[in-house]
Amino acid sequence: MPELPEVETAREVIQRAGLDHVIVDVDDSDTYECRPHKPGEIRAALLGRRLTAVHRRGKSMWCDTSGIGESEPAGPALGIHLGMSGKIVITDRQGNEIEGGDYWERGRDLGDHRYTRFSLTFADGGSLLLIDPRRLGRVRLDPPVDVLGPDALKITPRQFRATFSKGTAPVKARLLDQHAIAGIGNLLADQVMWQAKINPARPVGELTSAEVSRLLKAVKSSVQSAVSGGGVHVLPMVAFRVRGARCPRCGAPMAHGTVGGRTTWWCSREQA
DNA sequence: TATAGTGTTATCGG
DNA sequence: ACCGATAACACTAT
Repeated sequence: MPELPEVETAREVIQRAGLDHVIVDVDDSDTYECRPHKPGEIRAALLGRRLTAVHRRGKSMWCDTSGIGESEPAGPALGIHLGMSGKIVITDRQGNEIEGGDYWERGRDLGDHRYTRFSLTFADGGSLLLIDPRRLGRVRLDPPVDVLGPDALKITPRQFRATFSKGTAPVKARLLDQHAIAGIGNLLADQVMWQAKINPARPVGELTSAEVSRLLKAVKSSVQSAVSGGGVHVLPMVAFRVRGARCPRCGAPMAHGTVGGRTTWWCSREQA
């Protein structure tokens, strides 16, 4: 389920198969997924336009849209957030998946479109679907992207240091704060802190300079490897978030509890 | 049947 | 005003 790497995969799906088709229908009738818009608002704004580019910052995506005719002004951006369970699927005119599919469902639910909460239909008969069982995803026009912190893949050492140099929040809470750094979710956060050997509950203001450096290095390498691998499930720590697990580095028992409001696993020895 | 959950945000208290 | 903790959101899986 979506953290930055999965969202990047979804972005690539749209980039490969969702751009440049004229939009001939929009189903925006799901009032939860399309909040704060009323049914029909997004539809009216997009009919006759094309998606021309797709961007991502952290876990948020947005598509630029074309004018309706030649030399008409561009339309609003279409923002998409996958929430906890969303995925993007592109189908052909027969409704068969040509992009998306099981890219993080690992073989399950392929072709199961029961939970489609938003869709675009293109002039060629194909469609873009947002499938989201839990309905915590969001689709909206001109989403406020500026409130997000720097993308985790692009954050500079200077920006990172500023974010992790002061405050009393647990390191984990700060890693999850999308205003501070965008894209890290619960699993990536645990992986990052395990790799950097830092206790998740440490107040950020108490981190040494060396620890902040290790943290930054761990963020970059974890996020990059998860993006390359196609999702957070390729991260080593994910497999050790189970009762009775032992640290794959030192063999000590993995501890778990709640930090920053989320279930957290850490090595009882190296991250004491 | 009860509970946890890979995300975000409004609200409350210090 | 800032900072951090918590509940709520809607639904599925275990």
